[in-house]
Amino acid sequence: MTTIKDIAKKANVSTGTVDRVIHNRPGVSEKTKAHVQKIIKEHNFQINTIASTLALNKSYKIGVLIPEARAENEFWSEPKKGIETAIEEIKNFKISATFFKFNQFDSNSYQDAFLNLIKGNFEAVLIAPVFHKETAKFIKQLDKKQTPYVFINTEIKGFNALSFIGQDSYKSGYLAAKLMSVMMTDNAQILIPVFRLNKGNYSSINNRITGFKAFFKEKYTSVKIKDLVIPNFKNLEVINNTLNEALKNDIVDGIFVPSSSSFLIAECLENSQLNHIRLVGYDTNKKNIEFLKNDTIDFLICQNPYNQGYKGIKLLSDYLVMNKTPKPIYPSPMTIVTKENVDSI
Amino acid sequence: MTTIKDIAKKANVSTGTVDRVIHNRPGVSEKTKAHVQKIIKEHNFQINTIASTLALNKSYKIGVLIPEARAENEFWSEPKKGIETAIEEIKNFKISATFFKFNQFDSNSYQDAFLNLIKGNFEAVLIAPVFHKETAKFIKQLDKKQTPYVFINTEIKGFNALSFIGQDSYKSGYLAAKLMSVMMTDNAQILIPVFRLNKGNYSSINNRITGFKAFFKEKYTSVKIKDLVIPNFKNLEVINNTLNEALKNDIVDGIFVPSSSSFLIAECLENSQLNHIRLVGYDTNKKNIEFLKNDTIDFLICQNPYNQGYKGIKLLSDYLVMNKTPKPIYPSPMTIVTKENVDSI
DNA sequence: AACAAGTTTGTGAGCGTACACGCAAAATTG
DNA sequence: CAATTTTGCGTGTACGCTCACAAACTTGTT
Repeated sequence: MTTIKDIAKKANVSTGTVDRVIHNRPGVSEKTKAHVQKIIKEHNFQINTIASTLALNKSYKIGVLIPEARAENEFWSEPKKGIETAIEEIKNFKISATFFKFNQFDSNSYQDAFLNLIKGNFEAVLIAPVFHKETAKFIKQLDKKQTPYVFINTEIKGFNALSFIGQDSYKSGYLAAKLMSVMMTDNAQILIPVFRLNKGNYSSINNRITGFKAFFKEKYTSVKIKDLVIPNFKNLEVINNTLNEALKNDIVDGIFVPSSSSFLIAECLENSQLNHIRLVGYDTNKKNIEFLKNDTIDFLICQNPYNQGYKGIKLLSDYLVMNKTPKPIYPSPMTIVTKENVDSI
Repeated sequence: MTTIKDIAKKANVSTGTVDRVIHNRPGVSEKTKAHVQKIIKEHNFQINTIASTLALNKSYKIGVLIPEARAENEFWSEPKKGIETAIEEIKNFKISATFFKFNQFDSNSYQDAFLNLIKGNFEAVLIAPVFHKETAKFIKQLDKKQTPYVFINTEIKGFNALSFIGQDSYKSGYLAAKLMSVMMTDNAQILIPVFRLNKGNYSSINNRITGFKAFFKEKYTSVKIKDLVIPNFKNLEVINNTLNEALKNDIVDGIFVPSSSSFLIAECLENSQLNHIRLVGYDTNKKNIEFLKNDTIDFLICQNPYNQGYKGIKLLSDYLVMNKTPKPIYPSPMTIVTKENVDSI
């Protein structure tokens, strides 16, 4: 292995000078700089990150702003696990993470958490920007401090994020439609129940619906798709009544749930013994998997949330430690989950 | 951060003694050993891998035995890429890989490559044990040398492999059947063409078929499944004729190709304008993707070969550098691939 | 020519760990 | 009880890189 010492000897300079050249530090004449650079190239020298981190003796603190995982929706426990695994892997580089949690249905708690995050003065930041407007409001302060930030899960545009890691919601809706289509026959009827969620999630759920409808408009015009607004998603009875009312009027062959709450619909279908209705939804939370396994849900599309967290941290660590600039977008795979492969995902 | 020095001070011993205790080296009295261990635990001290690797100044050579990627079947280029990425990530730990390639249809080339691998005297080895018998013949020499080895892709049992990384072929066949089933109606006819491959691959292909048939036997007994042996898979005309002959006699609704060569069948279907026949196959090679995108192939099951290579190397590096013993099995996800999600996989 | 000021280059300690070496104290031997 | 061996432990250097500081060399000015 070529070391700085070797390069110094070949170039007839000291290791200090080589170090200055490598890191583009001032105080080197153009002449020797060029000379050293030439020799570095000739020997294909690359710095030993191990020795470098040891010598630097620096520590990096990463701030993480993601929703808290709730009992009824464990989605956000997955990114958290991914983040923790990544941190565990790189803790030798003196990288640590501090979590700032918020309620994903309450924009105020998002703002509070964001402010605390900013106060923390982190070297880098990982954000699930669930709320668009509120993000716009505070993100400037990170820009000002030149703090690099990465977005996961929710894609919002027009910011200086280092990277976005997540799915294209439109495409994932389109995929959901494909899966639904293989189970449908001509003139089938499909229902899309939408819970009244807050605006934050609205955009990606909307995109999924748009993608879903686009597929059928392109390929199977005989299939009819109806929307169904469910006023309250906390109360199973309300869901049950609203759904049954809708199912009374029409013969429904398939239901597409554009959120991670398909288990709520599944439960209603089971109660009304309507399990023959095909069900496609999102995310592999515990309850969804339960209904997937007993054949009430047919397909789930998984966003690989664990990996979003893991990758986000790895990306930032590479950026901080190795100075590697990441790609602007890392699309999360749209993983199709069925009863038969759920255990291997 | 707690360092060896800190521990030494707290324990009133020298860093050398702490080092001896940490690594279980001899020359420490039971009394001081216990004392130091207690303090290590109290402070939750963990060794700094960065500093350790630097001080050790050791280099590790990993031997890799995988099939060469051919133009008509790029499957094995994926694990190779994964391996190369992993090596790139950990090269600072002075870990390097040497490839030994063989023709996956020629057991002699496997044996030659294996012998060269053994000669290489590697610190660890990654193997795609395509040929069972031949593996049994040579693996003992690795056992004798205490060289740790990891298997990827092909699961063969009864060896001392550190880990296996790959799919459960039976389950993946079962999954394929599920996907086929959603596209079938009662009394459908399904064909399973089998190319005359060498014995090495035979076992996993066989398991896929068994899994496939098991699903229908359990769930849809009205569906008929027929096998079709195709004598030569190098000659498209032979395939065409054999297939057309079979399709003449029966009305076939679906074809399950239990190997990565579904593109061959797809091409025949296209030529005979039989694209309405549903097609489920394996692996996302270039040609398969082509036919997936033009709707001739409906579903592919992907083994995530890239990840198998990547994970295999990471595992061995963790084992060598950090002394972490991996799990015996890492099941590769059975990824369902359609036209709509292939670009995000 | 002498000196100040600025520019360029070299030196050496330190990051945390590994391990060879050496020395003292304890244990064994005759 | 002295001579010898064994055991237990401390010291110092090395790994490759960073950075503060010191040293050497330029340049410009009087």
